[in-house]
Amino acid sequence: MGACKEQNYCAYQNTDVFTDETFQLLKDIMYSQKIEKDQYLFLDDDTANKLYYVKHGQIKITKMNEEGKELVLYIFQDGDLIGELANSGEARYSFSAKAARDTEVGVIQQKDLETLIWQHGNVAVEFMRWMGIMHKITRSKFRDLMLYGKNGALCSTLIRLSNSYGRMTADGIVLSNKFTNTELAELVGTSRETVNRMLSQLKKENVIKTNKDGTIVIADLAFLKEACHCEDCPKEICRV
Amino acid sequence: MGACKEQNYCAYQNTDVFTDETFQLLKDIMYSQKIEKDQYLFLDDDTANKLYYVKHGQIKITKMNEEGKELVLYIFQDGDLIGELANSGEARYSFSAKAARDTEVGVIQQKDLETLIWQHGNVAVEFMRWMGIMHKITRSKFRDLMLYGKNGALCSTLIRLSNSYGRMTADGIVLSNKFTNTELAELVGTSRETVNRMLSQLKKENVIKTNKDGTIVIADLAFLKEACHCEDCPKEICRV
DNA sequence: TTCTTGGTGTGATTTTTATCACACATAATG
DNA sequence: CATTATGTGTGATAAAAATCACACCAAGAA
Repeated sequence: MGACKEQNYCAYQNTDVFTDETFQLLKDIMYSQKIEKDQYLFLDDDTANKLYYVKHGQIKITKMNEEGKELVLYIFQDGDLIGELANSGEARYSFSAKAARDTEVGVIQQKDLETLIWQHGNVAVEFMRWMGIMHKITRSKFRDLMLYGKNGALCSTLIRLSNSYGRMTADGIVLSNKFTNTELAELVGTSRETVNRMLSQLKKENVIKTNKDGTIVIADLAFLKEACHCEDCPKEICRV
Repeated sequence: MGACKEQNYCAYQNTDVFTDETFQLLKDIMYSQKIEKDQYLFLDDDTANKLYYVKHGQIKITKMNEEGKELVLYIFQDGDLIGELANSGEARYSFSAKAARDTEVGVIQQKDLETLIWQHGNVAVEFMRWMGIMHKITRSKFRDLMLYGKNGALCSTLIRLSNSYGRMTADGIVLSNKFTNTELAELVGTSRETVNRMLSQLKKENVIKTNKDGTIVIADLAFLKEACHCEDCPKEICRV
């Protein structure tokens, strides 16, 4: 796993923790499922007895509040594994998973995985690593979104996006994916207008710019890091 | 483990996921360490190669921001296990752990635990359960602190405190522990004054009251649940 | 082409939250 | 006892963020 570990700005897959052997075992027990853009892979409160491996596409893990606002907790993409090792037979998802574009996933039954874990000690250990990383991602976002206001939250989100979608160019780091202000707002936990105003300000200060096609270019990463008091977490943690 | 699972308002210990056999194995590899109130068990950025079992006392996991404000992520107490299964040899803590009162912990060396995990398949599985629960706690707090403003954040924190410290009485749920407004503010991610004003309001609406000794009594749990759109998570998750 | 849709950019206003300032408790200490 | 701490309660004000309103733009559909 991990074809491009040495390269700058190459998105980490959270399955990079698995050895090729383990990953092959996982592949053997997964079956394929296609899911169209804007469809839900699972819903908040559904029975949680599967894990999903994203073959290609994009899945957003979201929490809807009562007023209809969405908070996007993670964006998973090619090579990522989604789900939890449920603590008992009757676990439920506490979030929803929505395809942000046409996606193909490999479905892994909880039970099949459990068998694998019992049979292969190293699979268990690798899964513990994976779980540890996923938890670190959550905690680091928690910190970023709570500690330095909405501006710090936006700046940290831009840094995370640069790790997940960035490509180094002469201009700076180009985010290969387009994000609307609304989408950014859902990642940051703020309103569309606030994101727009903060982005305008960042443009004015030459921290970022936008290409004609609407993609964002980060010209001054250091400024963003300063704004959220970045702790330079490894890229497997600092992601959306 | 889990002497009082059926009882109302009896704090869950996060080690309740372990079987007695596993727990005995853990006890066999831990050694004791005493730590005085206000001392740190570990600091942000220290090498993370140990886990800690709280024998008795109280440990707060905190994140300090640059302006000196503290965010309290968890409060661990008797029977709780603290730490992470590090993903490699060179992990570091991303938070600090401070004794909120005189505390005795059992120290578990990462390496000893790893040996245990390799030798006993069920230890691995139980640790995965434990990790899963810890992650769920983090995610549910994330939701609570982000989604319904500072008032929702305070109300959810009061509910969590009721699960961790509550005792049922005729008056309502008494929190057996005293918390200053500042301590609550650190749990909620707001200022001392804002907590004070929100608590005053809740008192006026007869949702809570305070005893002479300063402890809080929750008279109207339903009101608090409404304020944060509580999803009635199990008590092992809904804790501070 | 025109119309619709989804997105951007920005003023004006309101609401929420933080900050400052200080009076007043109460407990701990010499 | 007086004297420090530490904590509470609240007004006044400032700052941050959300909300409302609307002009404008670009892409795609009719």
